[in-house]
Amino acid sequence: MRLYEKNAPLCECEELHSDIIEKKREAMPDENTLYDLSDFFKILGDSTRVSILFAIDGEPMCVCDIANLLGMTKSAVSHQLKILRQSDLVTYRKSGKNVYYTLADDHVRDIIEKALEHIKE
Amino acid sequence: MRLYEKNAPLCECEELHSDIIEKKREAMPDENTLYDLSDFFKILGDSTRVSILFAIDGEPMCVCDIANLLGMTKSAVSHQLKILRQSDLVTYRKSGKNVYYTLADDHVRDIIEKALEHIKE
DNA sequence: AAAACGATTGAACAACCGTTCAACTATAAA
DNA sequence: TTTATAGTTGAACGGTTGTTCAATCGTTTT
Repeated sequence: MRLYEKNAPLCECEELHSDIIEKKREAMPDENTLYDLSDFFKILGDSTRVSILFAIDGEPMCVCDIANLLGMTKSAVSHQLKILRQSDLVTYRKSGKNVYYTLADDHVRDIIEKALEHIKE
Repeated sequence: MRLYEKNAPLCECEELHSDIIEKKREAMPDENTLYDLSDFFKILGDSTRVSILFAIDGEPMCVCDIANLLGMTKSAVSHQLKILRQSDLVTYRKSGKNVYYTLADDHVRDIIEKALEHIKE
């Protein structure tokens, strides 16, 4: 998808506010930034993944325990953990046959906290 | 989907850490909260919608100008604006044939700002 | 070495979602 | 009132995505 390009095909409107559009265009973030941003939110836009993040906050949990806590199969949980791993939102530590996951850093917790405040209004 | 229910079907694992699971279960947020939270992030999990939010930040913009700025059709923009309206993330004001949209409040801006910090690492 | 178990993976299927297209509404101009 | 323009809407299409299922990997235990 092309985002706010200067030579993008114009819509058929006639009364355009070109000055405003130009001002806005300069204020817009880099195109890749917008993709990174929405990709990040996309990760959090799934109740299973958000649940996992809450579950492994603080004390680490192994895949099996997460699956039990959430009432899901290990496979489904593992698939989501892979996505969270690839986004660097979680870290893991192997211990025998188990793999223990926990939050990668506090940034995510902060963002979720802010979003929770927004929701409760 | 059933989320972390007490009598949810267990996975086939044998060595369960029941005490940890119970402790975690009590710390988990309400099930509806998790859905609201992921639904909120789902809204932000689309580059078009995030772009629109950046565009209408500060000075309001009409649908046609947004469409031109983003290089999209009015229809596509309007569809996304409807979703943003339904989520109370934007407000609008009619003026003649135009409809001017802007951010509903500063909460969203804060959350996006925090997410931007997280990404730039 | 073989069996058992926790975890991962890939394919497949269904459900979801964003854009397009065409039709429609509403406001303004002629 | 007729015409033009900004915006909205519903259906449809194609792409994406989450779960299931079966197979596999890695570690531990016997």
